[in-house]
Amino acid sequence: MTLGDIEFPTPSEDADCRPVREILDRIADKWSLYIFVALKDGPVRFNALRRQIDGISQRMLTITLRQLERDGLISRTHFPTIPPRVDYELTAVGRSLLAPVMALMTWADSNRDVIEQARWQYDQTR
Amino acid sequence: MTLGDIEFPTPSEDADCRPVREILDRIADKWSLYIFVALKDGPVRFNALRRQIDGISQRMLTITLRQLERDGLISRTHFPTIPPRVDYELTAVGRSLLAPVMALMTWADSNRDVIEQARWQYDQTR
DNA sequence: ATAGAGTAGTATCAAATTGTGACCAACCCT
DNA sequence: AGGGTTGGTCACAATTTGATACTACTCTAT
Repeated sequence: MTLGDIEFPTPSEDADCRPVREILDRIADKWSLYIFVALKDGPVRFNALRRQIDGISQRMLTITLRQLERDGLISRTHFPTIPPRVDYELTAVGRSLLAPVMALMTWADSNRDVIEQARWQYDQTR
Repeated sequence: MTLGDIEFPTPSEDADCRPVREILDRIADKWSLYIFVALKDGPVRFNALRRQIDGISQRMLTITLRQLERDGLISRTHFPTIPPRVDYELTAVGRSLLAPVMALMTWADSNRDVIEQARWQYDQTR
């Protein structure tokens, strides 16, 4: 068997790609993946997410959470206490996305040396 | 078994996350995933990619291809003919990333109705 | 009593990223 | 000779993201 023969699970061939694009553009943006991973073990509060996801601004965290909520991937629970408390949690649909997302994370983790070296080699030849 | 008990493949718990972030930020940008999918069946020429990936600009295609090449995920082959011909192709490492990427695509494809509906519902309540 | 920190945001403006259209050189076809 | 193809690059405009400050309220420490 050559590498070219490997079969991958594919979406139906002639599917209209636009809706898929709209979904992927949400998942594959700068922050969504990290929010996903941060929520994998259960509900997390807003500022806890902010501390956990290094480098995210309050603004982008709010915006990205709203979009994920709109897509039904996470749920937002507001407790009207003082100080306010807002929990974010993966929905059932969101959890079903966790498997492919974690597969991607795992790939990235186990291939970082290879990529690091490829970058170094590329930069040598300019 | 409750949903909370599902175990996902995880990168080593205390791994330094920065290199993983650098890799994911490349994969999870606006165009890389689509380039990946476009190359899944074999080498494709520059302008063929441009036609296949709807909405990408020549500039972003060039930039993204260079970055993927730097990471060793795709290879670039230049044929000095007239008119010039440049083939882009997944490397072995690139192909190993294809499985998780296609899993993501497949998820997006099979969940688009659910997400479409969630969006509609969210927009109703504003 | 008062200063400081924490809560979950919003508003405003600057900085970075991405898109747009023009341009290139070398050829082929009519 | 004019128009089309190839794979780019360049300058500039539009969009997206980031940084900083601000909100209103409470609890804790000085």
